[in-house]
Amino acid sequence: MPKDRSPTRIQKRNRANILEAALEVFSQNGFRGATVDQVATAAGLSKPNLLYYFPSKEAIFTALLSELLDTWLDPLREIDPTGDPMEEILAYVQRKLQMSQDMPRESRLFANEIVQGAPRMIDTLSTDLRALVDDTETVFLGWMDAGRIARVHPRHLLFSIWSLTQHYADFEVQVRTLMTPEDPFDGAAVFLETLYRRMLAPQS
Amino acid sequence: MPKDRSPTRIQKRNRANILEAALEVFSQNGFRGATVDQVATAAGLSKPNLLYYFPSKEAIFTALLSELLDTWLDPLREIDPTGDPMEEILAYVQRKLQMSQDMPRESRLFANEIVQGAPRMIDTLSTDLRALVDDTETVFLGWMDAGRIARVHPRHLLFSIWSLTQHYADFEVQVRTLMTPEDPFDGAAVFLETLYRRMLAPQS
DNA sequence: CCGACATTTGACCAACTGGTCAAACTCACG
DNA sequence: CGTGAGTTTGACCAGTTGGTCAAATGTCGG
Repeated sequence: MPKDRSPTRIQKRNRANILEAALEVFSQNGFRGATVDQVATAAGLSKPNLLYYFPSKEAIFTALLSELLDTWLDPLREIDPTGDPMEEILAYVQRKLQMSQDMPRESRLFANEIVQGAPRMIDTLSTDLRALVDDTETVFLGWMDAGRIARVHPRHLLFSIWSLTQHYADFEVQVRTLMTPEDPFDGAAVFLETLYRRMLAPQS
Repeated sequence: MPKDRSPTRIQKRNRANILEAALEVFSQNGFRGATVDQVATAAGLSKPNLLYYFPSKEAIFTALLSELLDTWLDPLREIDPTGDPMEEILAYVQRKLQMSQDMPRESRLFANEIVQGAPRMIDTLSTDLRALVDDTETVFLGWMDAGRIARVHPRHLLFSIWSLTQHYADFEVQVRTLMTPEDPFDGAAVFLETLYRRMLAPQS
């Protein structure tokens, strides 16, 4: 394992290559389904060489998870409590959908982990994510109290956005199989905008 | 492997035990994450004994998948094209939600498989499921043409139902972590009814 | 209670996998 | 250049895993 001085040129390059390779391999096969050798090969390294940079398979995986989680939650943090409620939510939906399209591997990595009980994420979920969700709930409730969007259960609203947008990445094989030759993402953008406009339109 | 005469009492019992055990184990750990020994133990058998009933791990898994797929798609087949459109769709949503609550292992089994590219289901998806989805699309389009529900993309409508309902099973850990002490399924039933009522209400 | 067939098991194997280690090699820098 | 730290590798190991097999045991109709 490299000393923890300032990383050399080679260290930076290899660490980046490894994490990119790990994303590719882990998102396709899950943690147990992937082998260290696969990651090493995908990163252009030998197995012992890979293990010179990370002490274990587990370490690669957790490093990957924690590096990606921030990026993954960015769209949520971008919601502006002072903006127009409907437009803020619609914009959030589109950002999430765009992420599913551009970063399907990241989406599947998390999906894989959570479906299997999120053994390595449960702590983060119940602290950091929980706090972020609490904040968002407050914002949503404020908007509903002001009558600017319809009153629905704020957490289920948030879950519905995650569910609907990530579905197009996580279940891409199924979606594509059942939609060919049409492109799923084009229709999804329109569909989701309609859905949330109608559900959240202030009730007269 | 037992001869393919009519199965004996013991064969029936053991096959059933094995498939139940396989559902438990595979849905928790995925195909590669599960071991034959785990399945055998969960079924109350020794490993060689298990392999007397199924020729391989792969065979157990595919047997399980094909046995469950029918059950899994039953709620879709129950949609009555001659019924009231809004009520039919709402009832379908509630059936699917109920299945997520009662059969989360089945949901996760499929989720696991599809997230990883559905290598063992792609054929079924592109033939049987495709046909069923085509039929459903026709029914939805008929209802929309008659002006009885709002016009939206019928396939995305179907995907949205799958996505929203199965989310509560597949991502249960996350949902529960972020909702405790509230029970997710109670709120979900209300939320989803509201959502689809508003989205599908005929536009004046 | 016998014989044939069904079921179960312990011992075993080969392939795979995560990880180690000492030796070899490469690179930056004086 | 040369030297010491950083990097890479081949050989190796122990544990796990899917699967086999012959022998032992159980079951059931006659």
